[in-house]
Formats: sequence, C-alpha cells, structure tokens
Amino acid sequence: MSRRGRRSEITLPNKRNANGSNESNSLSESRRFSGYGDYFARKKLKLQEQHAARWAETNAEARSQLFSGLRFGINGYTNPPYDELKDMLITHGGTFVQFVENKSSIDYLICTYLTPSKRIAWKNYKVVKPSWVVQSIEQQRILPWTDFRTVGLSSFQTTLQKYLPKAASSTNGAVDETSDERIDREEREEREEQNENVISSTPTTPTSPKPNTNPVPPKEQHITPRSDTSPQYPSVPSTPTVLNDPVVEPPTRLRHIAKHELDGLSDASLYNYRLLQNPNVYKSTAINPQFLSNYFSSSRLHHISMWKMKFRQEVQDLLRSKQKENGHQKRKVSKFSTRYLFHVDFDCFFASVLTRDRPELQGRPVAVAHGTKNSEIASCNYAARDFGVKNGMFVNTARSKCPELELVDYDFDAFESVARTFYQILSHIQHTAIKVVSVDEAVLDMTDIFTNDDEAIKTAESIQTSVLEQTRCTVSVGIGPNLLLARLALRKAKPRGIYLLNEAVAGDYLKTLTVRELPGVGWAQEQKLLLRYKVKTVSDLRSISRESLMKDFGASFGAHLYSIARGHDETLLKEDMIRSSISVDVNWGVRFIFKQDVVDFLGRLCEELVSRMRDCHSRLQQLQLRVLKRAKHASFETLKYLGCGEVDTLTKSAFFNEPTDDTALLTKKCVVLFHACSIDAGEIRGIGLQALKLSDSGTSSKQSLLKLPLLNKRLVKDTPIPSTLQVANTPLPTKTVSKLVTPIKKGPPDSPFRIPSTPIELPSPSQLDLEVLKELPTPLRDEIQRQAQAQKRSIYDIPTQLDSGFLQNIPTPIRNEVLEEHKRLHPPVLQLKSHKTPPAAKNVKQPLGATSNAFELMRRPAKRKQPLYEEVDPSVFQELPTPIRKEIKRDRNMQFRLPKTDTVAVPQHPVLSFQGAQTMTELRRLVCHWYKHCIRGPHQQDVDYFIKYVCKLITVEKNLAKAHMILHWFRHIVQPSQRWSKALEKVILAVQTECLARGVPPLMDS
DNA sequence: TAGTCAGACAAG
DNA sequence: CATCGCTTGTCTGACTA
Ligand SMILES: Nc1ccn([C@H]2C[C@H](O)[C@@H](COP(=O)(O)OP(=O)(O)OP(=O)(O)O)O2)c(=O)n1
Repeated sequence: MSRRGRRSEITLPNKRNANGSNESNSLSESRRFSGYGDYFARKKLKLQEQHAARWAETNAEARSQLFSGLRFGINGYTNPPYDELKDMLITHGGTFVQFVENKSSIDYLICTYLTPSKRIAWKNYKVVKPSWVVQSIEQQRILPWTDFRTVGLSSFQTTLQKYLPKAASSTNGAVDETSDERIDREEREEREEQNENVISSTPTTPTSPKPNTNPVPPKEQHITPRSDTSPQYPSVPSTPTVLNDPVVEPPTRLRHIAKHELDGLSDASLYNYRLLQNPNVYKSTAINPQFLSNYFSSSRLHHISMWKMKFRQEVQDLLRSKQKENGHQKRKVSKFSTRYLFHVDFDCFFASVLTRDRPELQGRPVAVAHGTKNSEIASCNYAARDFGVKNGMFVNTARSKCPELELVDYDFDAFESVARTFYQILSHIQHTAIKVVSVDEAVLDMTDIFTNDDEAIKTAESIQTSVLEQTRCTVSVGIGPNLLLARLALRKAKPRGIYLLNEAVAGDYLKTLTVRELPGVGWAQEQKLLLRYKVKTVSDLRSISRESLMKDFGASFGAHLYSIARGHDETLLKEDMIRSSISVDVNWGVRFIFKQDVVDFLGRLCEELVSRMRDCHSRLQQLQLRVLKRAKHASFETLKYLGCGEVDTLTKSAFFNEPTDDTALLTKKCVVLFHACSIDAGEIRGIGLQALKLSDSGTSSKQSLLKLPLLNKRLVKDTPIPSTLQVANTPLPTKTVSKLVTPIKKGPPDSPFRIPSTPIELPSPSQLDLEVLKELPTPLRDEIQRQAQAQKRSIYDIPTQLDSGFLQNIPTPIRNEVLEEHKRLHPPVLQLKSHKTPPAAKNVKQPLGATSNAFELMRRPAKRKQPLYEEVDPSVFQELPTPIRKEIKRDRNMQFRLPKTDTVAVPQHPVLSFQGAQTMTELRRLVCHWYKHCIRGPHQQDVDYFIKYVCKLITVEKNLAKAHMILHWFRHIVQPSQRWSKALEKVILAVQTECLARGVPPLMDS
C-alpha cells in the first residue's frame, strides 16, 4: 500500500472542527499539506517493515493485535523507557511512528510531560501517559484514553471556569477553606519552610495532596527532596512512579511567607509581595509554575509569531515535496520579464474570522480583545475603523472614539484553521515564488506566469473567490512590480479589493502618503524625520538629499529611504530563510519577590527554549538573556494590569564551545547571566531567552563549524586549545575564580564559562559560587551536586587546568589575579611551554584544535597548483546538485583559462588579506569553499565579513579591478542558489552603497 | 581601526 | 476584576584591544 494511500484512510483523532463543512475538507488536505522528504519516507517504510518483523518474531502468547490500526508516537522521558514502550506497542499490533512530522500522522502521543508550547500545540489531540499502554495491555482492552490524559483538564480550568456558573467554580481550591483549615495549613507550611534552605514563593511539594482536601500528610512527605517530585523537571524524575501517575495539583496561591523572610527586601519586592497575596494575581504571574502555558495559550502575539514560522515551514515542505514529485526545477525569472508581485492579506483577519458566522454583528463596529479597559485591540473591523479605532489601540481609547464598539473574544483554533486553508489555496496557485509574511499575509511572485495586467487581475480575483468560498473571509490583493509597490497597492486595495500599482502612477501616489506609511518607518523613525528635517510626508522626504539621509540614518537605511520615497525597491523575494535565532519572551505577568522566584522561572523558560530548539533540530552556541527592568521614573503600578510598563532593557550573552541543547547546562548559564545583571527581583518586568549561532543537531559539531568557513574570531578564541598551564590542585584565594571555572575534564563539550568581553558586574567574590549554586532551581542544584559527588569532587573545587581561552575571557582584574597566583605557584619552565605558539603567529587565527577543517584547507599556501575540484571531497562533490558541480568544474576551467588574473591588478596600496587570501586565485578558492560548505546558506556574520573586505578593497587597497572581479566571481558562484540570494543581494547593495559614498562608479549592475 | 556586542527598531 | 506587551531580523553606536 502506498504511503499516501494509507495516510488518507486515517481519521483524524479528536480534532475539533466547529466551522462547517468547508474546513472539514481541508483537514484531509492538511495531511497532504506538509510534505515529506524522500529520505523520511523511505526511512519510515523501512522501520515499518522492521516493526512487522518484530511482531512476527515475538512468541504467540506475548503478542496481540490490541493496538492494530493505531499509530503511536513517543515524546520525552517515559516509564517504561522509550525502547520498552515501543516494543510493547509493536508486539501488540500498534504502528510505531518514529518521526512524528505532523500531529495527524499519529493517533496517540505517549508522554509523561509536555512543555507549555507543546501543550498548546497538542491540545486537540490524544496525548496519554505511558500507563495507558501498560494497563491496556494488562487488561487486553483499550482503556478510555481520557482517564490517562497527560495534560489534565485542570490546566484548562482557567478557560473553562469562564463558562461555568459562579457556584461551580468555587468548589475548587483553597479559596473556600474555613479559617480553621487555613490556620492549620499555614502552620504546616511554616513547619515545612523550616526544612527549606532556599527562599522562593512557590509551594514546594507539588505532588503532595492538596492540604484542604486530604488529611495532613505524614511528615516524611514534607521533607522529600524537591528534586524527586519537582514539576519543573519531570523529564528526569529519580523515582519512577508512572504506573499510577500521580495527579499533580498545581498551587493556587502564594505560599505562606514568614515575616522574617521579608527583612531586607526592596520596596519593589514588598510591593509585589502584597500584590501576590491575591490568588487571582498569583495565578496570572510568572511565579506560578502553571503560568507559562496558560499565558502562551492566550497570547495573540505568541500565536501569530509561532504561526508565521510554522506556515513558513509547512509551505516550504509542501513546495519541496511538490518539486520532487514533479521533478521540475525552480523557475528562473528572466531579468527582462515584467515582474508581478502579489501581496495577499486578509481584511482585518481576526475580526473577520470571528464575525463571519454572526450576522448580528455585520456592519457594526467590532474589535477583538481580552479585556475592557487597558487591553489591546488585536484587530478591529472596518466599521470600527471608520470611528478612528485602530489595531493595537487600548479598548479604553477605542471606546472613547466609538462607544458602541462590540468586543469579541479570541478563537485561536479558528484563526489557525482559516490560515491553513489560505495557504493551501496559495500553494496550489501557479507561482514562481511564495513568501509567508505572516499568518494572514503572503507575497506571491507571479512573474512569467502571465503576459498582461488583465490576466494578473483575473488571477487575483480567483484567489479572492477561492479564499472567500472556503473560509468565508475576504482577502485583498495588491499587485506591483516590486515588493514596495505591491505592499502599497495592497493598502489601496483594502478592504475586499484588488489594486495594481505600476511604476508610472506610483510616483504620484507615493507623494500623498505620510512617511509613516512607508514600510520600515515606524514611530521612532517618523519622529526622527520630523525632528531633523520637519519631514512628514513622502513628498517632503523627496526633498532630502541621499547624502543627508545616509549621514543621518546610516548608509543602509538612509539609502533605502531615499529609494523607497521614489518607489524604487530592489529587494528580492526571500522565499526560504534559515532561522538564525529562536527565542522565548515573557513581558507580561512578571512580578517576583525573591531571587529564587526568578531562578525557578528561568528554569522553566530554559526548558521551553530547549523544547523549541529540539523541535527544529537546533543547538545553540550563544545564549542571550534579556531582562526588562522597571524604568527609574515609572511607578510600581502599571497602566495595563500586570503589564511591564515603561522599562529598560538589559541583554547579556554566554558562549559555548560546542553546540548544545542541554537544559541543565543552559539553565546554569542563564542563572549566572542573571546574576551578572545585578537586578533586584522585584524590579523585573520581563524576561527573555534567545538562542543564537544555531546549528543542526543532526550534524556533528565538526560539521557545524564547517558552516562557518569565514569564522569569526570569537569562536576561534573560544575553542579550547591544549594548554600546558598547570594549576596546583589547591584552592585559589578568590572564590570568584572558582565560580567562573567549571572543572575541566579531558574535553567536556563545554568547558569554561565564557564571560563576554565587555565587563559585567559580578556579585561580590566572597559570595559568588555558593550563591550561584544555592540559587539554581532546586532539582538542577541537586543534580549538579549528585554529579559532583559521582566525580568524587566537590563542585567548589578549582580546576586542575586552565586553558588560555578561559583566561582571555574572564574580566581583566580576575585574570590578573589568576595569573599572579599562577606565577607564584609555578616554575617558569611550565610557562615557557605555554608559549609554544610562535609570536609570529599572534595574528593568525588559532586552528581549531586537532580538527582538520575548512579553514586549514583555506589557509594552505595558494601555490598548490591543484585544480579546484580536486580539493572538494569527492563524496561531497557527488552529492552536490548538478548545476553546482558544473559551476565548480567551470571554475576549475576558468582558472586555467585565466591564469594571469593574479597579476591583473598591481596593487599600489597595502594588499589586504581576507582569511589569509590575497590573490584572485586564493580569493576565488575561498569563495568556492565558503559556498561549498554552506550550501544551506551563509552565516550572516560571514557575509558581513565579506562585505567589509570588498569595501576595504575599494577604500584601502584601492583596487577597483580586484573588487570588481571578486564581486562578479561571488555572484557567479552563489547565484544559482536561492539560499544565497539574500546574501548576494546584501553584498551587492552594500558594495554599491560604498561606491556611491566614495564617488566610485558602481561595480556591477544589480 | 577592526571586531564585538548591547540595544533600538520594525513588523504582524 | 483586570489581562495575556511575542518573536525574528536588521542596523548602529559604543566599547575594546
Ligand atoms: N497590533 C497588532 C496587529 C495585528 N495583530 C494580529 C491581528 C490581526 O488580525 C492580524 C493581522 O494583522 P494585520 O496588520 O494584517 O491587520 P488586520 O488583518 O487586522 O487588518 P488589515 O485589514 O489592515 O490587514 O495580526 C495583532 O494581534 N496586534
């Protein structure tokens, strides 16, 4: 049976579908919608064969057909463990899906715990605990899965309660306890606290039964170490308890805090302490362990951000699988074709979806918002806009403009469903390229699809009709010869319209716009233009010279402003972009009392970040912590309930030698970064984590390094180089040092913690390490201690070795201290050894330890007369797409044909070198290597380095011919790849800008 | 002066 | 009761060696 055939038989499990027949059709399509790579398809088939064989070889008594026809996926930690569980499923007739590519490819997901974002993503699917499998097999019948939900209904209680009669909701929780019960509980909790050595505001025994509904638990339960039961890290529980999965009741209010604990707290913390006494506030703040998933499930901005990435991925997958099926290559747009870009966008997306089946709201002003006062309007319909209501406005303000404004609540499932239908329609329309701009907005490149404007408009009409028929919502289409004009045309088209804006009329139309209406000009730039030039309209803007704009707004943005004011826009449609960061941010509901509250929350954030990274198989080498702190002059109380108010932002980074997705490690670093910020817990109004310098977890670290042939110094510097510096195994005088140094084993994935080169404030040396350790989330702290014990070493020990990377990266005063101490302890002979690297090599970037890599290849003397393609690893060469192979071969031929290019330009000025390359041959080779090792697209930083170098060729080496040649070569090599188009565009633009700024004629026609 | 990085900004 | 101010990419200025 073909895969597709099998897949289409499957009924979607438990998928909510409230919206009529049209979208129910789309569900079956949605399965087809995300495409599969061939590799995965084959891999899956092979696995299924293996599973069938496994079933057959099991003896007859031990096997059954209990799960026949059902497909299962397993996620995260389970008990029984993964392999055992998988075996149980297979031997009882189930289909095991190893790669769960989309939710509808399985009927049940088996897992013990889901992270907040996964909880949202899977909320309409069957997610069960492992014990469901075990018990079903025991009883030889499929037990009701609802009795084994991984995500209990309790997590949706907040939402459900809205719809329950008031009396029903009061049966829940401590709110109703009698005063006697409360006193009992408070005494108990106080006893409990005496066993606690860490101060935090979260109740600490989450698995113990709720006090008011159960008899007082025996004392032992209270002193159970938190690490055994902590809800934050259930993926590493030390005691398997899954057979009777305990129901974890989330705390409903702030724990009792004794008076003495409040001593020394800041005013901000005390303010929060009082605030958090209210259980409603507690429930809605980051102090509550349940907060993250509740919050994200109602955050519109979280949803639209996640959808954007999701649809981008789905569209890419679909197109790729389509291309594979049809075997056709991507269309190449001829330089001379008339460009048609379609910018398609729903009219007031959220509002349209929510009002489409409510005739009583038609024609009336409607807005989508959570609250009634200082709540933001996500989307309002055009009737509301007539009153001056706008997206993003507070309901208060909107009501003052339009008292009869109707408010409606969000329905994220409906938005997603409509968007999916939208993208299915767009993907099936013939186009040359498609870009997902947001959940409700896309740009189609329709160049070469039709020959005249009428055909273009007809196609736009058919898009409108299809979308309206299938979603009952309207879209508008803006058509233009470039991205700018398509976007401006869209504005003219709205609502429910189509508008084609060509260059001939664009000029006049643009003059009527305010600068704010230009894409890329927001509030800040608008103000700046007004203050600096008194410029308000695009017409005013045209009177400002290019030079002034470049001077005042930077070369890049200034030149861009100048161009777009005239309707010019060379930006290419970036179809598939490679993500260069993944982040988690929470800037609402952030109110802490103690540092430990922050640390616990950081633990949960890290977990969420890691989960998102793993979802896209990424690992990071840079972790950035962002903290929002109440602005000095801002009051404790914010205008928006639990909002962040006016804040100052602080960012700090940590770097890793090896790509990592280790939650414990990341949490540890996070906590250190947090301490480096020296912020009072009570002042924090927002926290975010960002993963940067990503690489694919499918590849080894060596491969991921190869992705950076034009490696930046930082990474080279960070790579541990064998050091002979020996430090006696006796404690150094300052504890600061011991905190900064993680004990170095023979090459742990991530040895010393890197402190950024800019100085950061550290806690006082005498407190540092103990404090950091103490304030780690409890489960993590225990884990570290366990590990340390296992290594028969206290974690306060100093390392036995220091590497020079470490020394370079600690703050200067501390480094000096370390070196002083080291000098005192060590004979000079050892130090001499450390200078093995000859001084001449000082400026040469360190090779990456013992790894042989692209850089070494690149730095080889260019004298070698080998043809280039011989340098390409033959296996890699074979795997390259034919056009690229051809390019490389052609490259080799060109080298022979142009043997004298090295002498074409005799430099009159200092000859600059770029990654060791100086001559054209070397430079060409470098570019080829770069391209070859970054088939998936270059790293941004490498592109910037390249730009800088080419600009320097113009300004410093003053060798225009060389700049010209290398630029052409670069274009020649990378042009065939879509993944490089952004880089190419950027390089050309930057160099042209440089030329203009220097009064040099442009080096190439863009 | 080149290389970093924190921070500001825009978009939906 | 309120309310759910995210996430990604790009650019620039300041700082450092
Ligand atoms: N400040 C904002 C802006 C937008 N959105 C959400 C709700 C919108 O429906 C959706 C799409 O944003 P658009 O900017 O496209 O606005 P609309 O679709 O609502 O209206 P328009 O017809 O102007 O496109 O994104 C939001 O939550 N908050």
